[in-house]
Amino acid sequence: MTERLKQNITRTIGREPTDNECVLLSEHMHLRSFPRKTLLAQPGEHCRYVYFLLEGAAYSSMVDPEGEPHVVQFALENYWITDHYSFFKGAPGIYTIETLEDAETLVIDTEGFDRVCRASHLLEHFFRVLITNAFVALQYRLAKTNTVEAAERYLEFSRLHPDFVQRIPQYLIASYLGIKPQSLSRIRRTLANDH
Amino acid sequence: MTERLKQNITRTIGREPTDNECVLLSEHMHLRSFPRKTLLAQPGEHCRYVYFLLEGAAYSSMVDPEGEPHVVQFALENYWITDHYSFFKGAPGIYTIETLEDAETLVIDTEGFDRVCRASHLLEHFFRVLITNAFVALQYRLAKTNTVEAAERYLEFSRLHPDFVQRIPQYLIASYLGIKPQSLSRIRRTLANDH
DNA sequence: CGTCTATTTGAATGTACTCAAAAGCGGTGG
DNA sequence: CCACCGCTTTTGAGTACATTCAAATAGACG
Repeated sequence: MTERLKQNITRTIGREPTDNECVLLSEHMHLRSFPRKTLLAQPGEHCRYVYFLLEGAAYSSMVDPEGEPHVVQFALENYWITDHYSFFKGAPGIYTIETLEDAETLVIDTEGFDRVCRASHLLEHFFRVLITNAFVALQYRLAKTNTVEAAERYLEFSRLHPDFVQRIPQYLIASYLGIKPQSLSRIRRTLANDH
Repeated sequence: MTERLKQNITRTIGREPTDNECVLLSEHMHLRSFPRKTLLAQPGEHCRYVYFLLEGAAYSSMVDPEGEPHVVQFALENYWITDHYSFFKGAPGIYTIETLEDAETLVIDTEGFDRVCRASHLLEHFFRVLITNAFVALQYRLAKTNTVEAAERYLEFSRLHPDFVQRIPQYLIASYLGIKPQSLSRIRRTLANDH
């Protein structure tokens, strides 16, 4: 198993996986590389995979009735990404996932995921903590969306995720923040003017 | 253990807990009743409990810098509610949780929760699925917040949660939808006029 | 170097907000 | 049983932030 993944587990649950668990995971996770701009999931299609990013960048988005995409999540190295709705409900996908850079990933499919969780209490625990952390962060993000203005949301975002700001195009960050690229451009201008 | 909770588990993971697991849970969950308008959690105070509602209603909210509360979650019968941030990170709370009606709950504290999860793989699985479902729903809600207008969000909300509309005051529903009570009132008026 | 995409800028518009106040509703006590 | 009080909902008028539409500029890629 890749060192990156092992570290991800250790950091998340504060405990190292045993050799047995590492073997179990490696048996169900497969190394896959994708070039830039590859679609990893599409609305309407059942998303059978969860991706762990070893290298590169990707994002998931939802397309609104007017055809406008809205960013749900960004993923860089050490991030997990999937269409959670489709993957966990077994329903047709509702999100698009696309690589932003050439990406190297570890992939696990539904069956593998279920088997791993059933076979290892520790790994099920890991995934519980992982999704709990994601839930907490998402709840916070939603609260902020409703509470503070776009300018402040952008400031907090760039404080929290300077790496995202470096590597992700502005119009996707705007979408993530729930505003239009024009608005983000204006916000950045006024922020720059005020130093 | 209460039948309600057992059913909640069975429905969530599609499998009945064994008698052992029921005993384990009952040993760590305690029946507690609260009158209407009781605070179950407060910002700044470590939230040590997760509440499972047997009867009654409650909601969690975040207070913004201007002192305005913003609803994070509603809970009726069979719902779980806590300050996830405080409970899982062990940090001071960021949300307020308040009962809206006299409530009967099953309560579990951090230590109990950790013990139950460590002792029973099935129950850890249950809580993983539970939080995963919550995550999926929250992601969907956030996507909608950024995609569709308030009127449509309200329509979808009342379609999805007619029971909420019945039992929860309008100004809290407005807050949940990310708008002001005045705005929701106007939205309802125009919706009523257009039948 | 040319094309395609992303970002910036301007002007007009709209959705939801603020401020303000009236009306409605529910509970309590005289 | 009614009057009063507090809280919720409704309504009105003016405002603000972000949007839309439109176009120019800048940047990236082949």
